[in-house]
Amino acid sequence: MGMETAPHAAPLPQAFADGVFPAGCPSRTLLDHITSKWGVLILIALSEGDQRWSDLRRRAEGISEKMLAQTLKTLERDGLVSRRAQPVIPPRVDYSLTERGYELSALLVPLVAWAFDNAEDIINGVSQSK
Amino acid sequence: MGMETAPHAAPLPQAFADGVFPAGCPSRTLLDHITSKWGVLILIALSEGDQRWSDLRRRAEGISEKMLAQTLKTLERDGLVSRRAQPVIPPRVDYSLTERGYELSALLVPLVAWAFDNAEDIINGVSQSK
DNA sequence: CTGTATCCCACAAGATACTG
DNA sequence: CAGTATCTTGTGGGATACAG
Repeated sequence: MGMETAPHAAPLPQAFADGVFPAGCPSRTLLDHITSKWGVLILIALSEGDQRWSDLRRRAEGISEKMLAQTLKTLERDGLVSRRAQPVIPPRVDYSLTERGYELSALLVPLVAWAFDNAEDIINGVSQSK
Repeated sequence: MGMETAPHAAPLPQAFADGVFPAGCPSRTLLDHITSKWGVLILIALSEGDQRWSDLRRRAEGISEKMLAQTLKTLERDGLVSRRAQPVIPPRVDYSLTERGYELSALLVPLVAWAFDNAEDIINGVSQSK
């Protein structure tokens, strides 16, 4: 009684049982970091293996140095990305996913793949399926 | 030879084979819509079944009317959400996911669940695993 | 109840220059 | 190569008022 739930898959945490996503919930913050303009792209890029700063710059086409630095720092603080600097000249810094970051990327990759598969169709309006 | 790939799962579309995410790629736009501040929350809320405007307002705690309208319109234009207005007074409007939107939500739900499970730990810094 | 229409602004994001 | 430091700007997003 009460809510009739759709015949749907995918269980959400019990915390959302009432269907409300609380404003102050920490997951909002984390989600915002991940889904920031460049967050997803960086995480996905790193899911293919360690990358240097310049690699990431090239792969996330259009990102500015400032945003790359900022995004990496946020993801590092969140324990999703780890940074390994080698004290050589010229400097060499490698970024990689942490355990947690890798776990996350496994969820992100299908999403990006789906977006890619559907994007042209949707954005360029080939055939809006109902 | 060339790239050594990590022993990782998750295949990305061949279009990304060179590892570059092109600036003008339509998937960027779609991804931006989905991962907009309120996009994910609305899609997730709708994954549990049809919702009225006022339901969505309540569930996505903190959303303004402007942003609710804007988010819904974008998602509708992208063919992810459909709107059904009943010509009664007072007005009654139900929103639901399209096929495509439901497909997407199936990928989003695990992500949000993961974020919820890890958020407190990460954001409130209980134990940053390396 | 379900929205529009305005006004406003903080802040995400870009551009450019510079450094160890 | 791998970043910082500044300055600037566009726009995502909020508040409020009003309308069908």
